[in-house]
Amino acid sequence: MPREKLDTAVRQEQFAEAALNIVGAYGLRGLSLARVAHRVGLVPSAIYRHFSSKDELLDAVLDLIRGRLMGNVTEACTENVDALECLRRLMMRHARLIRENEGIPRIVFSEEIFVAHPGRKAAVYEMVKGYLKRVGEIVQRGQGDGQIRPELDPSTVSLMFLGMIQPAAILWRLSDGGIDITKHVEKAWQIFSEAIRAR
Amino acid sequence: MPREKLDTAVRQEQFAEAALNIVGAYGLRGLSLARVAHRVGLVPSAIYRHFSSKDELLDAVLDLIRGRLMGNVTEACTENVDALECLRRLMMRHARLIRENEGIPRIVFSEEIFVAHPGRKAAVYEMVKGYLKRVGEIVQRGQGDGQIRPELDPSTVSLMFLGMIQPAAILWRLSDGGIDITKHVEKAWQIFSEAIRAR
DNA sequence: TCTGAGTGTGAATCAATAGTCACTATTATT
DNA sequence: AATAATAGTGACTATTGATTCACACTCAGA
Repeated sequence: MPREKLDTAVRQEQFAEAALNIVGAYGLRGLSLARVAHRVGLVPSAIYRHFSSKDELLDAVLDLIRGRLMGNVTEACTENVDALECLRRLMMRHARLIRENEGIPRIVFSEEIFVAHPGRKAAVYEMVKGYLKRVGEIVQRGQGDGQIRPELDPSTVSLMFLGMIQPAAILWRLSDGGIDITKHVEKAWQIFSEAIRAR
Repeated sequence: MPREKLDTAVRQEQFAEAALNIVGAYGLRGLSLARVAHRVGLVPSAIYRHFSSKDELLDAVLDLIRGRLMGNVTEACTENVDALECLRRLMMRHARLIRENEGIPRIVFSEEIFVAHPGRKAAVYEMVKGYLKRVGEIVQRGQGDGQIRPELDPSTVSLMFLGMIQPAAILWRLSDGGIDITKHVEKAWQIFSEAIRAR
């Protein structure tokens, strides 16, 4: 028989994962501890054995998101490929990540979770800045290689990089999967990569 | 002395406007009828004289948003300017609109309001599609004039147009106004307009 | 096998909030 | 001024959801 009592570390991850999925399915409004607990197969009060409050659970969800975002950057850039190819891979990974975890953009963009929580707002800001910084570094590498136009501001380019994916993701969710996010992103990549490629 | 009792039409607009501002300040989570009523200077139950439910109030907020988005397109394209200039103006107006109404992106993106509300989700989808369609028409006009590269898909271009503004707006809100959204948008415009301009 | 720390439960509490209703106040019309 | 229609009020209800707590169970180590 499977263990019925699990370690705090395991439970914390289960709860955080469940919470992220619930936000994806029902929005932050629908994120009740009862639902989270139920999805894990436990009772609401059990959550308090592993988190001291709902806020702490939310912090764990943010950690989960941060890990996945940053993991994507690392994975996209292995197998020493050139900077543009690296950006293209990251774009595809990013699109897939938010396709499979609708909760991520909802949490990062909705801001519900930081009103009256300046610390957490700063944490999310740092997370996004950190991601953009990594993208900017790839751009700089491309500029050093002479592959990307050197006169472009890396931070502008990295924000535009996100802009290639984000509106498509929103439209995709609004349309209940009716539009093809991958197709859009590939077409946008044509225009974007041509715009930043050194000539 | 000012009138103390106002017509339903006036109150409906006041409540919708108040709701939009509250969402901007406190998020959808913080949108309680008590707060809305208080901001208008009335008592919560007074809202039910003008709306039959909170849902109906939300619909009014969506109408407000739709009107402002579409109004921007119209205003940006008066004084018969060429297509690219028209897009640039719209971009600046759009950036200003969401700078001054943080509630707009929060409502359109958060999706809290449509879970279990397929009708409203469809309405928001139509609204966004309608906006993108207008942008796409400007692009087509530019292609007809030979000002914009004819081989580009207008719908891809219009989504990328939104992508120029949206991530910047998010970062701006996350940073509490710490980054200069106008400056970013202008730099992005350099790259974007050059990428779509016919050569 | 015994035991204690850690994990899960269910009932109860407390606060926030949407919505109802009977009543009051204001305004437009006559 | 009288009246009817409409707008506003305050007390109340019902629900939902976070959090607490006393109790019960499980498992690893002695």
